[in-house]
Amino acid sequence: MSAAVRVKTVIFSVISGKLQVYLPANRLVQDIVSHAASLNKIAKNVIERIAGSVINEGYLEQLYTFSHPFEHMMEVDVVYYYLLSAAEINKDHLKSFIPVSELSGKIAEYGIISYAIQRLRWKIEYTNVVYSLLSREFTLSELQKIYETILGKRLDKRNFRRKILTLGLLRPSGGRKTGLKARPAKLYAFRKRQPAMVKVF
Amino acid sequence: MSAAVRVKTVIFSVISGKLQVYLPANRLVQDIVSHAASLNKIAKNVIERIAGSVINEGYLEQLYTFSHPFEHMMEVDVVYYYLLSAAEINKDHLKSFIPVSELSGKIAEYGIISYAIQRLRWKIEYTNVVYSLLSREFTLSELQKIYETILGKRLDKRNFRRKILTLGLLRPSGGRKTGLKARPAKLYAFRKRQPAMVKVF
DNA sequence: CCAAAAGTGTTGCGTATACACCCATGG
DNA sequence: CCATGGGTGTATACGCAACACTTTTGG
Repeated sequence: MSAAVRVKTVIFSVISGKLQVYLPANRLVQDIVSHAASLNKIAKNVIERIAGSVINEGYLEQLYTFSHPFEHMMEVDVVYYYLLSAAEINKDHLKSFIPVSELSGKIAEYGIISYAIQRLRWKIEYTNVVYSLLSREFTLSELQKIYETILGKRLDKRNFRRKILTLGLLRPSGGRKTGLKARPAKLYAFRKRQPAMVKVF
Repeated sequence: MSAAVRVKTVIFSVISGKLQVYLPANRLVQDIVSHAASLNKIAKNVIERIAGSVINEGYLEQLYTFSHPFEHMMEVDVVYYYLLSAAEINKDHLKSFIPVSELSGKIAEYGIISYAIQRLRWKIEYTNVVYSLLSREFTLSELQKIYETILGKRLDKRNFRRKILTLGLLRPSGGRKTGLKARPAKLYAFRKRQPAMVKVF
Protein backbone atom coordinates (compact mmCIF):
# COMPACT_ATOMS: atom_id res chain seq x y z
CA MET A 1 0.00 0.00 0.00
CA SER A 2 1.28 3.46 -0.79
CA ALA A 3 1.04 6.69 1.11
CA ALA A 4 0.52 10.07 -0.45
CA VAL A 5 2.17 12.79 1.59
CA ARG A 6 1.05 16.38 1.38
CA VAL A 7 2.30 19.53 3.05
CA LYS A 8 -0.35 22.08 4.04
CA THR A 9 0.24 25.49 5.55
CA VAL A 10 -1.93 27.70 7.66
CA ILE A 11 -0.72 31.21 6.93
CA PHE A 12 -1.67 33.77 9.56
CA SER A 13 -1.48 37.50 9.40
CA VAL A 14 -2.94 40.34 11.40
CA ILE A 15 -4.53 42.67 8.88
CA SER A 16 -6.56 45.75 9.84
CA GLY A 17 -6.87 44.64 13.40
CA LYS A 18 -8.04 41.12 12.63
CA LEU A 19 -6.37 37.76 12.71
CA GLN A 20 -6.71 36.35 9.22
CA VAL A 21 -5.85 33.14 7.39
CA TYR A 22 -4.87 32.68 3.78
CA LEU A 23 -7.61 30.58 2.19
CA PRO A 24 -7.75 30.89 -1.59
CA ALA A 25 -10.90 29.08 -2.75
CA ASN A 26 -11.57 28.34 0.91
CA ARG A 27 -8.72 25.85 1.10
CA LEU A 28 -5.37 25.88 2.79
CA VAL A 29 -2.48 26.05 0.41
CA GLN A 30 -0.76 22.74 -0.08
CA ASP A 31 1.74 20.81 -2.08
CA ILE A 32 2.15 17.15 -2.84
CA VAL A 33 5.50 15.76 -1.78
CA SER A 34 6.91 14.86 -5.14
CA HIS A 35 10.52 15.88 -5.06
CA ALA A 36 13.50 15.38 -2.87
CA ALA A 37 13.25 18.18 -0.37
CA SER A 38 12.64 18.21 3.35
CA LEU A 39 9.12 18.88 4.53
CA ASN A 40 10.28 22.18 6.00
CA LYS A 41 11.69 23.20 2.67
CA ILE A 42 8.49 22.28 0.88
CA ALA A 43 6.49 24.33 3.36
CA LYS A 44 8.74 27.31 2.76
CA ASN A 45 8.29 26.96 -0.98
CA VAL A 46 4.55 26.96 -0.60
CA ILE A 47 4.75 30.14 1.43
CA GLU A 48 7.09 31.90 -0.94
CA ARG A 49 4.42 31.68 -3.57
CA ILE A 50 2.28 33.94 -1.41
CA ALA A 51 4.77 36.15 0.33
CA GLY A 52 6.63 36.59 -2.91
CA SER A 53 10.02 36.84 -1.32
CA VAL A 54 12.47 34.78 0.63
CA ILE A 55 11.37 33.91 4.09
CA ASN A 56 13.62 35.37 6.68
CA GLU A 57 11.20 37.33 8.75
CA GLY A 58 8.26 35.03 9.25
CA TYR A 59 7.92 32.26 11.74
CA LEU A 60 7.33 28.71 10.55
CA GLU A 61 6.35 25.81 12.78
CA GLN A 62 5.16 22.31 12.19
CA LEU A 63 1.67 21.99 13.59
CA TYR A 64 0.60 18.38 13.34
CA THR A 65 0.47 15.41 11.01
CA PHE A 66 -2.96 14.10 10.12
CA SER A 67 -3.74 10.84 8.40
CA HIS A 68 -6.67 9.66 6.34
CA PRO A 69 -6.64 5.91 5.87
CA PHE A 70 -8.55 4.63 2.85
CA GLU A 71 -8.96 1.14 1.53
CA HIS A 72 -6.01 1.09 -0.83
CA MET A 73 -4.31 4.35 -0.08
CA MET A 74 -3.18 6.36 2.85
CA GLU A 75 -3.16 10.14 2.86
CA VAL A 76 -0.78 11.89 5.20
CA ASP A 77 -0.99 15.66 5.69
CA VAL A 78 1.91 17.35 7.40
CA VAL A 79 0.54 20.72 8.44
CA TYR A 80 2.60 23.82 9.18
CA TYR A 81 1.62 27.26 10.30
CA TYR A 82 3.32 30.47 9.39
CA LEU A 83 3.25 34.01 10.71
CA LEU A 84 3.43 36.65 8.04
CA SER A 85 3.68 40.36 8.62
CA ALA A 86 0.91 42.22 6.81
CA ALA A 87 3.47 44.45 5.14
CA GLU A 88 4.97 41.52 3.24
CA ILE A 89 1.78 40.35 1.62
CA ASN A 90 1.61 40.61 -2.14
CA LYS A 91 -1.41 42.73 -3.05
CA ASP A 92 -2.92 40.04 -5.31
CA HIS A 93 -3.11 37.67 -2.40
CA LEU A 94 -4.63 40.07 0.09
CA LYS A 95 -8.19 39.28 -0.90
CA SER A 96 -7.69 35.60 -0.10
CA PHE A 97 -7.14 36.34 3.56
CA ILE A 98 -10.23 35.62 5.63
CA PRO A 99 -10.70 36.84 9.21
CA VAL A 100 -10.85 33.86 11.50
CA SER A 101 -13.97 35.33 13.07
CA GLU A 102 -15.75 34.69 9.77
CA LEU A 103 -14.77 31.06 9.42
CA SER A 104 -17.46 28.50 9.90
CA GLY A 105 -17.60 24.76 10.16
CA LYS A 106 -18.34 24.78 6.47
CA ILE A 107 -14.69 25.37 5.68
CA ALA A 108 -13.22 21.91 5.10
CA GLU A 109 -10.14 22.52 7.18
CA TYR A 110 -11.86 24.35 9.99
CA GLY A 111 -10.65 21.89 12.59
CA ILE A 112 -7.05 22.28 11.55
CA ILE A 113 -7.31 26.05 11.59
CA SER A 114 -8.90 26.09 15.03
CA TYR A 115 -6.11 23.98 16.36
CA ALA A 116 -3.54 26.25 14.74
CA ILE A 117 -5.12 29.26 16.45
CA GLN A 118 -4.83 27.55 19.82
CA ARG A 119 -1.20 26.83 19.21
CA LEU A 120 -0.59 30.37 18.00
CA ARG A 121 -2.14 31.79 21.17
CA TRP A 122 0.08 29.68 23.30
CA LYS A 123 3.11 30.56 21.21
CA ILE A 124 2.85 34.30 21.54
CA GLU A 125 2.40 34.04 25.29
CA TYR A 126 5.53 31.96 25.77
CA THR A 127 7.89 33.15 23.06
CA ASN A 128 8.88 36.29 21.22
CA VAL A 129 7.58 35.22 17.81
CA VAL A 130 5.17 38.14 17.53
CA TYR A 131 8.02 39.94 15.91
CA SER A 132 7.14 38.08 12.73
CA LEU A 133 3.75 39.75 12.56
CA LEU A 134 5.09 43.29 12.78
CA SER A 135 7.25 45.40 10.58
CA ARG A 136 10.71 46.16 11.82
CA GLU A 137 9.66 49.29 13.70
CA PHE A 138 6.39 49.71 15.54
CA THR A 139 4.77 51.52 18.42
CA LEU A 140 3.91 49.87 21.70
CA SER A 141 0.23 50.39 20.93
CA GLU A 142 0.62 48.48 17.69
CA LEU A 143 2.30 45.65 19.53
CA GLN A 144 -0.37 45.65 22.18
CA LYS A 145 -3.09 45.51 19.55
CA ILE A 146 -1.52 42.41 17.99
CA TYR A 147 -1.60 40.65 21.33
CA GLU A 148 -5.17 41.74 21.96
CA THR A 149 -6.23 40.53 18.54
CA ILE A 150 -4.70 37.11 18.86
CA LEU A 151 -5.55 36.50 22.48
CA GLY A 152 -9.03 37.86 21.98
CA LYS A 153 -9.04 40.05 25.06
CA ARG A 154 -8.18 43.58 26.07
CA LEU A 155 -5.03 44.33 27.99
CA ASP A 156 -4.27 47.15 30.36
CA LYS A 157 -2.01 49.68 28.68
CA ARG A 158 0.20 50.48 31.66
CA ASN A 159 0.68 46.89 32.73
CA PHE A 160 1.36 45.82 29.17
CA ARG A 161 4.03 48.45 28.64
CA ARG A 162 5.75 47.77 31.91
CA LYS A 163 5.76 44.03 31.23
CA ILE A 164 7.07 44.25 27.70
CA LEU A 165 9.72 46.82 28.49
CA THR A 166 11.08 45.03 31.53
CA LEU A 167 11.47 41.87 29.45
CA GLY A 168 14.13 43.75 27.54
CA LEU A 169 13.22 42.34 24.15
CA LEU A 170 12.75 45.76 22.64
CA ARG A 171 15.04 48.58 21.75
CA PRO A 172 13.79 52.15 21.18
CA SER A 173 14.62 52.82 17.57
CA GLY A 174 14.90 56.55 18.17
CA GLY A 175 12.23 57.45 15.66
CA ARG A 176 8.67 58.50 16.26
CA LYS A 177 5.51 57.71 14.45
CA THR A 178 3.93 60.95 13.48
CA GLY A 179 0.89 62.07 11.52
CA LEU A 180 -1.53 60.39 13.89
CA LYS A 181 -3.65 63.40 14.69
CA ALA A 182 -2.37 62.81 18.21
CA ARG A 183 0.81 62.85 20.20
CA PRO A 184 3.61 61.09 18.22
CA ALA A 185 4.48 57.63 19.48
CA LYS A 186 7.96 56.31 20.11
CA LEU A 187 9.07 53.56 17.77
CA TYR A 188 10.60 50.33 18.98
CA ALA A 189 12.23 47.32 17.34
CA PHE A 190 12.96 43.82 18.56
CA ARG A 191 16.58 43.40 19.59
CA LYS A 192 16.59 39.91 18.12
CA ARG A 193 14.29 38.57 15.46
CA GLN A 194 14.97 34.94 16.23
CA PRO A 195 12.56 32.68 18.06
CA ALA A 196 13.25 32.45 21.77
CA MET A 197 11.38 31.25 24.81
CA VAL A 198 10.09 34.16 26.86
CA LYS A 199 7.17 34.11 29.24
CA VAL A 200 5.27 37.19 28.15
CA PHE A 201 2.01 36.63 30.04
CA MET B 1 8.55 9.88 -6.50
CA SER B 2 7.27 7.85 -3.64
CA ALA B 3 7.35 8.45 0.07
CA ALA B 4 7.83 5.79 2.69
CA VAL B 5 6.04 6.63 5.88
CA ARG B 6 7.08 5.14 9.19
CA VAL B 7 5.70 5.51 12.68
CA LYS B 8 8.22 5.57 15.51
CA THR B 9 7.49 5.70 19.20
CA VAL B 10 9.54 6.91 22.12
CA ILE B 11 8.25 4.90 25.07
CA PHE B 12 9.05 6.44 28.44
CA SER B 13 8.76 4.93 31.84
CA VAL B 14 10.07 5.80 35.29
CA ILE B 15 11.68 2.65 36.61
CA SER B 16 13.56 2.46 39.89
CA GLY B 17 13.79 6.19 40.18
CA LYS B 18 15.08 6.78 36.67
CA LEU B 19 13.52 8.03 33.49
CA GLN B 20 14.02 5.29 30.93
CA VAL B 21 13.30 4.75 27.25
CA TYR B 22 12.47 1.53 25.47
CA LEU B 23 15.32 0.88 23.05
CA PRO B 24 15.59 -2.75 21.95
CA ALA B 25 18.82 -3.08 19.97
CA ASN B 26 19.38 0.61 20.63
CA ARG B 27 16.58 1.63 18.27
CA LEU B 28 13.18 3.12 18.79
CA VAL B 29 10.37 0.77 17.97
CA GLN B 30 8.76 1.49 14.65
CA ASP B 31 6.37 0.29 12.01
CA ILE B 32 6.10 0.91 8.32
CA VAL B 33 2.75 2.33 7.29
CA SER B 34 1.49 -0.50 5.17
CA HIS B 35 -2.13 -0.90 5.99
CA ALA B 36 -5.21 1.24 6.23
CA ALA B 37 -5.09 2.56 9.77
CA SER B 38 -4.63 6.03 11.16
CA LEU B 39 -1.17 6.96 12.35
CA ASN B 40 -2.46 7.10 15.91
CA LYS B 41 -3.79 3.58 15.57
CA ILE B 42 -0.50 2.35 14.20
CA ALA B 43 1.37 3.93 17.09
CA LYS B 44 -0.96 2.23 19.56
CA ASN B 45 -0.36 -1.11 17.87
CA VAL B 46 3.37 -0.67 18.16
CA ILE B 47 3.01 0.04 21.85
CA GLU B 48 0.72 -2.87 22.52
CA ARG B 49 3.49 -5.16 21.47
CA ILE B 50 5.48 -3.95 24.46
CA ALA B 51 2.86 -3.18 27.04
CA GLY B 52 1.11 -6.39 26.18
CA SER B 53 -2.37 -5.11 26.85
CA VAL B 54 -4.83 -2.59 25.54
CA ILE B 55 -3.78 0.97 26.07
CA ASN B 56 -6.15 2.80 28.29
CA GLU B 57 -3.85 4.05 30.96
CA GLY B 58 -0.90 5.45 29.11
CA TYR B 59 -0.58 8.80 27.45
CA LEU B 60 0.14 9.00 23.75
CA GLU B 61 1.12 12.16 21.91
CA GLN B 62 2.42 12.92 18.49
CA LEU B 63 5.87 14.43 18.85
CA TYR B 64 7.04 15.57 15.46
CA THR B 65 7.33 14.49 11.85
CA PHE B 66 10.82 14.23 10.42
CA SER B 67 11.74 13.86 6.79
CA HIS B 68 14.77 12.44 5.03
CA PRO B 69 14.85 13.39 1.37
CA PHE B 70 16.89 11.09 -0.85
CA GLU B 71 17.42 11.17 -4.55
CA HIS B 72 14.56 8.92 -5.57
CA MET B 73 12.78 8.36 -2.32
CA MET B 74 11.48 10.31 0.57
CA GLU B 75 11.37 8.92 4.07
CA VAL B 76 8.87 10.40 6.48
CA ASP B 77 8.97 9.48 10.16
CA VAL B 78 5.97 10.38 12.26
CA VAL B 79 7.22 10.13 15.82
CA TYR B 80 5.04 9.65 18.90
CA TYR B 81 5.90 9.44 22.54
CA TYR B 82 4.15 7.36 25.11
CA LEU B 83 4.09 7.30 28.90
CA LEU B 84 3.92 3.85 30.37
CA SER B 85 3.56 3.05 34.03
CA ALA B 86 6.33 0.74 35.21
CA ALA B 87 3.77 -1.69 36.58
CA GLU B 88 2.44 -2.42 33.10
CA ILE B 89 5.70 -3.45 31.55
CA ASN B 90 6.00 -7.02 30.44
CA LYS B 91 8.97 -8.58 32.20
CA ASP B 92 10.63 -9.67 28.93
CA HIS B 93 10.79 -6.09 27.79
CA LEU B 94 12.17 -4.62 31.00
CA LYS B 95 15.78 -5.14 30.02
CA SER B 96 15.34 -3.07 26.87
CA PHE B 97 14.64 0.06 28.87
CA ILE B 98 17.68 2.31 29.08
CA PRO B 99 17.99 5.20 31.55
CA VAL B 100 18.13 8.44 29.60
CA SER B 101 21.15 9.43 31.66
CA GLU B 102 23.06 6.64 29.94
CA LEU B 103 22.21 7.61 26.40
CA SER B 104 24.94 9.06 24.29
CA GLY B 105 25.18 10.67 20.92
CA LYS B 106 26.06 7.24 19.60
CA ILE B 107 22.41 6.20 19.73
CA ALA B 108 21.06 6.87 16.25
CA GLU B 109 17.90 8.52 17.44
CA TYR B 110 19.47 10.51 20.25
CA GLY B 111 18.23 13.81 18.86
CA ILE B 112 14.66 12.62 18.71
CA ILE B 113 14.80 11.27 22.24
CA SER B 114 16.28 14.50 23.58
CA TYR B 115 13.50 16.45 22.00
CA ALA B 116 10.94 14.04 23.42
CA ILE B 117 12.37 14.57 26.90
CA GLN B 118 12.02 18.32 26.53
CA ARG B 119 8.42 17.94 25.49
CA LEU B 120 7.76 15.51 28.31
CA ARG B 121 9.14 17.98 30.84
CA TRP B 122 6.90 20.69 29.56
CA LYS B 123 3.94 18.36 29.48
CA ILE B 124 4.08 17.30 33.09
CA GLU B 125 4.41 20.89 34.23
CA TYR B 126 1.34 22.03 32.34
CA THR B 127 -0.96 19.02 32.36
CA ASN B 128 -2.00 16.14 34.58
CA VAL B 129 -0.53 13.39 32.41
CA VAL B 130 1.81 12.10 35.13
CA TYR B 131 -1.05 9.87 36.10
CA SER B 132 0.00 7.62 33.25
CA LEU B 133 3.36 6.93 34.89
CA LEU B 134 1.92 5.82 38.22
CA SER B 135 -0.23 2.96 39.31
CA ARG B 136 -3.77 3.78 40.33
CA GLU B 137 -2.86 4.42 43.97
CA PHE B 138 0.33 6.05 45.13
CA THR B 139 1.78 8.14 47.92
CA LEU B 140 2.58 11.82 47.62
CA SER B 141 6.26 11.01 47.97
CA GLU B 142 6.06 8.65 45.02
CA LEU B 143 4.38 11.34 42.98
CA GLN B 144 6.96 13.89 44.03
CA LYS B 145 9.77 11.56 43.06
CA ILE B 146 8.34 11.17 39.56
CA TYR B 147 8.35 14.92 39.13
CA GLU B 148 11.87 15.21 40.49
CA THR B 149 13.08 12.46 38.19
CA ILE B 150 11.63 13.96 35.05
CA LEU B 151 12.39 17.58 35.83
CA GLY B 152 15.84 16.68 37.05
CA LYS B 153 15.69 18.77 40.20
CA ARG B 154 14.68 18.42 43.81
CA LEU B 155 11.44 19.88 45.05
CA ASP B 156 10.49 21.09 48.51
CA LYS B 157 8.21 18.57 50.16
CA ARG B 158 5.88 21.02 51.86
CA ASN B 159 5.49 23.29 48.87
CA PHE B 160 4.95 20.31 46.59
CA ARG B 161 2.23 18.81 48.75
CA ARG B 162 0.41 22.07 49.20
CA LYS B 163 0.52 22.78 45.49
CA ILE B 164 -0.66 19.36 44.37
CA LEU B 165 -3.40 19.10 46.94
CA THR B 166 -4.83 22.56 46.31
CA LEU B 167 -5.04 21.74 42.61
CA GLY B 168 -7.69 19.24 43.55
CA LEU B 169 -6.61 16.59 41.06
CA LEU B 170 -6.18 13.95 43.74
CA ARG B 171 -8.53 12.05 45.96
CA PRO B 172 -7.34 10.26 49.11
CA SER B 173 -8.05 6.62 48.44
CA GLY B 174 -8.45 5.84 52.11
CA GLY B 175 -5.70 3.24 52.17
CA ARG B 176 -2.21 3.51 53.52
CA LYS B 177 1.05 2.19 52.26
CA THR B 178 2.56 0.17 55.02
CA GLY B 179 5.65 -1.98 55.52
CA LEU B 180 8.05 0.87 54.87
CA LYS B 181 10.03 0.59 58.05
CA ALA B 182 8.66 4.05 58.67
CA ARG B 183 5.41 5.84 59.26
CA PRO B 184 2.75 4.56 56.82
CA ALA B 185 1.89 6.97 54.01
CA LYS B 186 -1.60 7.91 52.87
CA LEU B 187 -2.52 6.68 49.42
CA TYR B 188 -4.02 8.93 46.79
CA ALA B 189 -5.50 8.45 43.33
CA PHE B 190 -6.18 10.83 40.47
CA ARG B 191 -9.82 11.86 40.29
CA LYS B 192 -9.67 11.77 36.50
CA ARG B 193 -7.25 9.84 34.39
CA GLN B 194 -7.84 11.85 31.25
CA PRO B 195 -5.42 14.44 29.92
CA ALA B 196 -6.25 17.97 31.02
CA MET B 197 -4.45 21.28 31.06
CA VAL B 198 -3.33 22.16 34.58
CA LYS B 199 -0.51 24.45 35.53
CA VAL B 200 1.34 22.35 38.07
CA PHE B 201 4.52 24.41 38.39
C1' DC C 1 15.35 3.16 71.33
C1' DC C 2 16.93 4.13 66.86
C1' DA C 3 16.54 4.82 61.92
C1' DA C 4 13.57 6.13 58.30
C1' DA C 5 10.21 8.45 55.94
C1' DA C 6 5.59 10.98 56.71
C1' DG C 7 3.50 14.89 57.78
C1' DT C 8 2.72 19.83 58.80
C1' DG C 9 2.75 26.37 58.81
C1' DT C 10 4.60 30.77 58.56
C1' DT C 11 6.97 34.58 56.58
C1' DG C 12 9.11 37.41 53.03
C1' DC C 13 9.37 38.70 48.39
C1' DG C 14 8.34 39.51 43.90
C1' DT C 15 5.00 39.56 40.27
C1' DA C 16 0.25 40.52 38.53
C1' DT C 17 -3.69 43.33 38.70
C1' DA C 18 -6.62 47.21 39.11
C1' DC C 19 -7.10 51.81 38.35
C1' DA C 20 -7.20 57.65 36.25
C1' DC C 21 -5.12 61.50 34.76
C1' DC C 22 -2.04 64.69 32.00
C1' DC C 23 0.49 65.41 27.47
C1' DA C 24 1.52 66.38 22.60
C1' DT C 25 -0.17 66.78 18.23
C1' DG C 26 -3.34 67.52 13.93
C1' DG C 27 -7.11 69.61 12.26
C1' DC D 1 -9.75 74.58 21.25
C1' DC D 2 -11.01 70.04 20.77
C1' DA D 3 -10.52 65.24 19.65
C1' DT D 4 -7.27 61.58 19.47
C1' DG D 5 -4.22 58.50 21.08
C1' DG D 6 0.47 58.59 23.89
C1' DG D 7 2.40 58.23 28.04
C1' DT D 8 2.97 57.58 33.15
C1' DG D 9 2.74 55.54 39.03
C1' DT D 10 0.77 53.44 43.07
C1' DA D 11 -1.59 50.35 46.19
C1' DT D 12 -3.28 45.71 46.83
C1' DA D 13 -3.63 40.81 46.32
C1' DC D 14 -1.71 36.60 45.29
C1' DG D 15 1.35 32.99 44.40
C1' DC D 16 6.12 31.15 45.07
C1' DA D 17 10.18 30.05 47.67
C1' DA D 18 12.65 29.27 51.75
C1' DC D 19 12.84 27.06 55.86
C1' DA D 20 12.82 22.82 60.64
C1' DC D 21 10.63 20.06 63.62
C1' DT D 22 7.31 16.37 65.29
C1' DT D 23 5.04 11.86 64.34
C1' DT D 24 4.58 7.07 63.37
C1' DT D 25 6.19 2.94 62.26
C1' DG D 26 9.59 -1.41 61.66
C1' DG D 27 13.36 -3.62 63.34
